[in-house]
Parts: sequence; C-alpha cells; structure tokens
Amino acid sequence: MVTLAEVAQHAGVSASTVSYVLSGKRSISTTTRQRVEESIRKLGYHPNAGARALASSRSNIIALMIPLRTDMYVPVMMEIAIAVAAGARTHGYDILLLTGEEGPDAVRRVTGSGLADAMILMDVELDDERLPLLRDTHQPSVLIGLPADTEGLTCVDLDFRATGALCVEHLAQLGHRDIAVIGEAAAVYERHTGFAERTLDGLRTRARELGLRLLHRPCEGGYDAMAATLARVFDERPDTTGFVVQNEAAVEPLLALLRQQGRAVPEDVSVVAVCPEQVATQASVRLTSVAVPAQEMGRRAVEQLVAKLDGRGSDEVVLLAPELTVRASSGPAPVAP
Amino acid sequence: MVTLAEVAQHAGVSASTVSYVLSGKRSISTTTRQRVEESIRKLGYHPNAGARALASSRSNIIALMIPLRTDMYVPVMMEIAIAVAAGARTHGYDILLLTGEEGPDAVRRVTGSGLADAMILMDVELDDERLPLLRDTHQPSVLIGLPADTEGLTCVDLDFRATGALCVEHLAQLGHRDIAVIGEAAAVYERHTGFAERTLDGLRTRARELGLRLLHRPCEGGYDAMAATLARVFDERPDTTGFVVQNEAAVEPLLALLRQQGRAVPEDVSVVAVCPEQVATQASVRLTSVAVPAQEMGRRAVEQLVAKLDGRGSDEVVLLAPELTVRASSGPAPVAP
DNA sequence: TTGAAAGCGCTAACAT
DNA sequence: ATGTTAGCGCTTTCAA
Repeated sequence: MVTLAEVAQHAGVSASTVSYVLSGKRSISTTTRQRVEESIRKLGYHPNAGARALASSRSNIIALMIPLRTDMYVPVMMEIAIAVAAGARTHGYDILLLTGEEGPDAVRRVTGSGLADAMILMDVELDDERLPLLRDTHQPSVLIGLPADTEGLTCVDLDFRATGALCVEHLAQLGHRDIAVIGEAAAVYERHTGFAERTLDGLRTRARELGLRLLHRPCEGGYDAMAATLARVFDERPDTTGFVVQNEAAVEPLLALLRQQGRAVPEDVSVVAVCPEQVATQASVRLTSVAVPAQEMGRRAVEQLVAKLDGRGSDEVVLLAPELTVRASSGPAPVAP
Repeated sequence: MVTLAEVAQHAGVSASTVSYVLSGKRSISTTTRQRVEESIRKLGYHPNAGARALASSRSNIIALMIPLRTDMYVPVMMEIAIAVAAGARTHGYDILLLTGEEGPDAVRRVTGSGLADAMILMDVELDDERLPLLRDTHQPSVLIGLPADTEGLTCVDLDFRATGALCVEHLAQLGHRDIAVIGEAAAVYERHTGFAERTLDGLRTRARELGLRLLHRPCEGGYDAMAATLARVFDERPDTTGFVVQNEAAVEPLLALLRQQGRAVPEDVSVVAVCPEQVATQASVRLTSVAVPAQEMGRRAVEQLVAKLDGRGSDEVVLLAPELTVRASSGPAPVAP
C-alpha cells in the first residue's frame, strides 16, 4: 500500500506539501505540483480513507436512511436513492446505506462514530421517531418528506397539497362534478405518512372551494381490492366521472375494471394519477398524471445537505411544485343524459 | 466527543483494556468488564470509525455496487440491496452504496482507499468490465449474477438455466406443445446480461429434449410493444398455447391482451412467469411463476463475503435452485378441436 | 512557497 | 488478567 510519505519521498518534498497538493488548501508552485502529481500517478497512490477521517474528522460520507416498508412503492425510493448517490458523488461524498431494521439506533450509531458527516432520511412520518435524535445531534441532516413539526429541520418534498389541488382543478375544468379518490392502502394513512394525508387535504380543500363532490377510499392495490373499492364508489356515487389515483398498485386494476364495466376512458370517466412517469406512460391508457419528481428530490436533498456541511445553507422547507401532464386518460365530462 | 482514553480513565483501567472489552479479543474479568461497560454507558461513548479503520486497517464496510440501468427491473434490485444491507448489519458491516455512474473507477477508488473491506457487485454482465480489476485486487468480492468466466470469482445467482427448464417442463406436463417465450427487451440480450440468455438456453434445451416447439421474442414491455409481439407470435405459431414471460413490464399487458382477444387463461392459453412473487400474486390472474429469490440472493452473497473476510470460504459459484409455484394461470392444454 | 512535527483515537504487539 | 506503548496515514498548526 502506497502512503503519502512515500509519495513525498518519491517527489522529493515533504508530506505536508503532498497533502496540500491533494487538498488545494494552500498554493503550490506549478513545478512542485507537477512533480507531486507525477509521483502520485507513478506510484498509484490512493489516500487512505480512515487516516483522512481521523485526522480531519470528516469522513466524506453521507448516510442515507431508507426504512423498508413493504407498503411503500419501491421504484420511487430507488430512484431517489440513485439520484442522491449520484449527487453526492459530484460533491465528493459517498453514500452509506442504512435500512430500517435498526431504526433510530442507526442515527445514534452513525452520528456517534463519525462514520458519516451528515444524513438524509427518507420516508419520513408525520411524527417520526428519528426526529428528536436528529434535533439533538449537531449532525447536519435533510429529510425527504415532511413531518408534522419542521422546526429546526431541513426538508425536501413534493408539494402534495398543491398536487391534490392541481388534480381537482384539472378535472373541474373538464366539467367533472363528482370525483372519487383511490388512495393508498389504509396502513399508509394509519401510519400518518405525511404525503398521503397532505394530498388528500389538497384534494378536499380545492374540491370544496370549487363546489365538487369528493369521495375518498383507501385501496390496498391489486385486482380484488380494487374491484371491491370500485363497486362501493359507484354504489355510493353513481354519477362519479372523475378519478384521482394515488396508489401505483391500483392504477392498472382500475383501468382494467373500468374497461370491463364498459366505461370508456376518457369518454365516460377520466383518470388522473399521482405516480412516476414510467407508470403513467406504460399503463394500458396513457395517464394524465402528476409525477413524483424523484430525481429532483434526491438532487435537491444533497444540495441542501452539502450547503449545510459547507457552513452555507440553513433550515428550510423545500416544496417542489407539482406539474400535471395531460395524457390520454382525461377528457371532458360526459354530458348528462 | 468521548474518547476511549476518557472511558479508560473513568473506569480506572488502561486504554487497551477498554479496547479489548469492546472487541472481545482477550478475556477480561467480569468485574473489570462491568466497570468498563458502565463507563461506556455513562459517558455515551461511541468508538470513532476513522480511528478504528486506521489502526486496524479494516473499515467494517462492504461496498455494494449497483449499476443503474433503466432496463433493469428495479424492485428486484432494491429487494436484494435491502437484504444485503440487513445481512451485512448482522455481521457488523455497513453498506456503502455505489451506483453505476463511476463504473470501474469506483472499484479502484474503494479498494485503493480502504474505504471498504470488500465488495458485492450486482447486475453483472457476461463480460463485465469490472471483473479484471476485481481479479487483480486482493479485495474479497462476491458477484450477484454470473459472468461468462467465473474463474477466481465467487458468484451467487438463481439458476436461470434450470429456471427455463422448469417452466418448459411444467407446460409440457400439462400437454402444451407450442410455447412462446416473451423475453426481456432486446437491449438486455444485446448487453449480454447473463440471466436472460441462460434462461433462454434452459428453455430451448429442455424444449428440444421434450420435443416441444419454442418461439422466443424479446419485448420492450408496455402495451403497444406487447401487442405487436403477441400478434407476431400468433401469426407465426397459431397453435401456441403456452407462454413463458420473463419481463415484468410485459406481464400485465400480455394478460390484458389475451383477455381482449377472447383467449381465456388458463383454459385456452397457459402463462408461466419468471418474476417476483409480488408481481405474480398481484397480477389480474394469479400467475404460475418461478420467483427470483431476491432476499436469499442478498443473504447468501453476504454470507459468502463474510466467510472470505474471515479467512474461511473460497471461490465458489452458488446457484440457487428455482422453485415453481403453480397458481391460476396454467392448466391443461386445450384439446385440439 | 515549503517543511517539521504534533496529534487525531484506536489497535495490537509486547510486557508483566 | 491487565498495562504500556508504538504506530496506523493523514491534516494542520507553527515556523521558516
């Protein structure tokens, strides 16, 4: 293993000079720099991460905590994680992957050991048990998601309230008066995951403002659950012509069932989804949808965090504006017979 | 920050004693151990990861490299990653997440810097460019997936050849004679991802042995692509009664299209899928399938790696035996009219 | 613009 | 069963 000392010797300079060439923290004459860089290349030198961390008390690692919940839609999580990893690398950080198993202890372990310089928490609940720890620690952190109390925290999330409002507005503009919301599994609401409740809030508020009737039904996803839910919806509100779906596992079943019942999309009923682009474009009917901007969320989270690590940046709630893309699943409400 | 020295002082013992209490590498009297543990708790001591890594030249970190390919089915990757993370923790290791961006350089960086003690590579191609580096390095590693040349490498994967054979056998037993294989997107084959080709090989070999006719068509997934593919299949082989699908994005479209065409599953055609359990059970027809044992793959990969790190364990190819679960999508071939 | 040297906090010989 | 101590490889003051 090649050490910095060996590089220094090979280049005929002191250890500190090599270190400074590497870090750029003080000016080095061009000739010296070149000699050093040459030696580094020739010897195949790689700075030792442990030594560096010890001496500088910075690990250049960001911990990414992803609780594993079976009821979460995985691809979005993965997409965020990948964006976080890529973003982190561009700032010189690596990602330490923490999954849910350990719970809050992981926060303690990582902060305490100096394993990571900072952390990003995904899938934050309204009243997340990791938050108290986070506030105590002086470790910089960013949440992806929005807890009930954001005091002293930095959060990045899609503005789900605005997302709900946007879906309702779109359907209202098309003349729909009776709207049904196919929501996430009941467990998601019970857990008080913020995003589901906030979407619902946005839907309801805007519906009320616009004088629309709104029916909300959680749905587990899958065909059987969707069939039951759909039957109830049309039972209770036979005039329903607009659907908002926020549950990827319910999208395709819904479309299939509507087809089976002879309800044409978008001639008889319109469907608006809150889902990843891929789901929207690969569905059997190309879906009008609001996408969860996973990539952007990941990128922004890293940016916020790096700003904090650099002493810039402050606690802030970043809510990304939703964008609705009109596709083939929404159209004018049918004229009453 | 509390240091080991402070703990030692507080407990009235030497630093090494504290270290040994922590590592268990030499016997400590019960009373001493208790005093030390007491001090550790009282002071809230956490060993510094960097110092530990420097002194022991072990980071207790395993790098997990997941190339991000848009054409890979993400949930399986994620499930493996989560299993790897959980498994690693039970052995005292953390996971460093490396995504594709960096390519082979990441291998160099991680091994060179001592950031990780070992690595797990996912989504290995037949002729993967990371392999030469891996063989050079003395860093222990395990591949999830099977390259063309496994010399000097440890690999864990589902036995896709046996998987293919199993699917054919199941259909053959039910009396099907003409089988169509809906494969992964063409790009997957072009990239020479082992699993797709191996499955195909297993399918073909067994079909030949059993005297069945087999047609293979890659498919991009989604409705339009599937419709085109399906049309071709029935055009070329009107007597097709058995389908094997190895492309999650094609499963639902296939079922929907068959329904549309008035072909009942399983009365007119049988469908066998190679996909995660969740896809199989949540589809509009509960699918007879061979599951990709993601959890087990992750767990086994960690076990192999830890064995290597502990000096036990050797290069070995672990192929997990496929298991076919019969559900509602396969049945006896229809009697010729 | 460069060097010398004192740690960073821990591990693991080597002693006893 | 426990203590002493010499590093591990790097960063960063302090000096020149």
